[in-house]
Order: sequence, then C-alpha cells, then structure tokens
Amino acid sequence: MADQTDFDIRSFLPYLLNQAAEESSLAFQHHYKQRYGMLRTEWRVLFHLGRYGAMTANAIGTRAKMHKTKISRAVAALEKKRYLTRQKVETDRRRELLTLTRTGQTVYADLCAVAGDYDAQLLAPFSADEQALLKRALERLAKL
Amino acid sequence: MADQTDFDIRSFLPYLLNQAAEESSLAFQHHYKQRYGMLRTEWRVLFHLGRYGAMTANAIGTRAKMHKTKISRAVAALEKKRYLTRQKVETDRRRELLTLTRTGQTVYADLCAVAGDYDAQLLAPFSADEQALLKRALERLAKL
DNA sequence: CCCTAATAGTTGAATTTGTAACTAACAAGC
DNA sequence: GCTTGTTAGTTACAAATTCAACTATTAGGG
Repeated sequence: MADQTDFDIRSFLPYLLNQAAEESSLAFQHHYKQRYGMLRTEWRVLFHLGRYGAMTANAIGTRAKMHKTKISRAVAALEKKRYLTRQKVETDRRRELLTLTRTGQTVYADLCAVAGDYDAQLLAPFSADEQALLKRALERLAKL
Repeated sequence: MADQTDFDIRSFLPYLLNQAAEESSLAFQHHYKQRYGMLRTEWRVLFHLGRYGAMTANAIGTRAKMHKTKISRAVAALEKKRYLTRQKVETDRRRELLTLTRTGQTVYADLCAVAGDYDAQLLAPFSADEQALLKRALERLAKL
C-alpha cells in the first residue's frame, strides 16, 4: 500500500503519458489538419492503409485499437475526399476491402515524410540507447 | 528528409505515446468513474487540490496545462458532489479559492492509494534506471 | 431449408470537448 | 473618475466521441 502523502500526480505514469502524448501530437496535427482537413482518426486510417496495404475496416480496428464507429466515420470522410475506395469482398459480402487511391497514396507519402522528420526531431535529445529503451517501454505499456 | 517507405506509424512517437497513454489510463479510470462518478478532468482537479492545497482555477490550469473551460466545468461538477467549496478572494474578487471539503479529502486519499499502487504496478517491469529514464524522457516530451 | 447466433459495418442520440463570445472585476493612463 | 485594456471565470454553440440500437450477411445446428 502506497503512502498517499508523498504521491504526486505529476509523476503518475498515466498522467505523464497523457501530457507527453498531447504535447507531441500537437505540432504534427497542424499538417494533416490545415493542409488536408483531416482528423486524427482519419490520418490513422490513412497511415495503416498506406503502410500495410488494402485491408478491411475491422483489420484496421484490430491493428490500431480503434473502435469500429470511429473507423466507419473516418473511412466515410476519406472516401468523400477520394483518398480511398471500397470494394465488397466476394467471399463475404459483409466486409469491404479499403484501398488507397492515387491521391490517397500521394497524401500518405507527403505526411510520411513530415512524420519521419518530426519523429527524428522529437527523438533527437536522446541517445540511441535511450531511444530504444523509450520505444520498448512504450510498446510494453501500450500492450502492443 | 526521411525515406517514407520504411516509416512505420507503429514506431511514430506521438502514436506510441497515445497508445500507451490510453492503455494505461484505462484501468485507473475504472476507479474514479465507477466508484465516484468522476471524469478525468475532475480527478485531475481533485488531485491538484489534494496535493498542493487550496488554489484558484487559474493556478490549476497553469500547473496541469488544462484549458480554463475544462476546469470551470470540472469545478462545477466537483462542487455539486460537495468535494470542494469556493471562496472569493478578498483582494481580487474575480478569483476564487478552491478548497477540498472533508469528503473531497477522503476521496482524494482513497484514489491516491489506488493510484500509487497502480503506478508501481505499471513500473514494475522496469529497472530503477529505466524508470528514471522513462520519466525524464516523458517530462521532456511533455515540456514540463 | 429454417432458425438462432454471431459478425461487419452504419446510424442516431447522448456525452464530452473545443471555440468563441460573454460578464464581472481590476488596473493604468489621462 | 472616465475610458481603455486586461484578466478570471462562465456560458453558448459547434465539433467530436461514446454508447446502443440497427441492417445486412454469414455460420451452425437441427
């Protein structure tokens, strides 16, 4: 049992993680929001399709741990922007395969470059060992 | 300029941070949500008042990097639950000092114990050095 | 086949959050 | 002591998220 008098919320791990997540998401948000009018849910879907190729909404949900309603609306928005197309799966017509269009791939490539640079910038203050440890720790905490 | 073909969203730091933050917040959320009907904004305000004593809404905002509307609503909710009271500051009647009631302090103490245990549990897989590095890195990323 | 259960995905309503405009109180200059 | 500007906090409205119910399709008995 912990002693509550010396417990400081500012070193509480979930709190620290939230603060770091918010702060680090802020600068990158500008790019997909201002330049492409996308929401966070939308670029996440875009990134998964861009990196791992065509897949169903359900598959994205499993990978990204996103709820299916979020994905449904993100997919609808991306379709409206003509960044992706849907195609019913022959063998199971409930599911539909999502594929990036040429435009979608271009946007993906552009944002990838930005994200890569930004990531490097965030990691710059840390040594290679520290970077590796940080990522391992976060993956573990995220239960990935 | 990064090469976009080897860029993986799953090692993108803001993404990892978000996943870890969500996952780690989940288990603790149960306690303040189910047992006390509080939102995240509310327990944050409660924790700050519990740890650092009576202060104004503005002071909480600075410390916790929370927007003033969030705080305003959280304070109203906590007041309704009778976890805190307000008192106009004599010398500047725009501001009001927020103070935890006896009940609020009890809830705070209870949640502190839970949070302390949970924090220890989250950190258990890591060595002391790793824990220290992790916290330092997160503080830096959060610009605290 | 037909009935029930399960799954993929969508939609609508209720919460929650974010943005901007607002009130009230103070401060500074004239 | 007015006028202008600034700050503390609230409120109204819009945007986003969550939750629950819904449709359509498939799967598995009997």
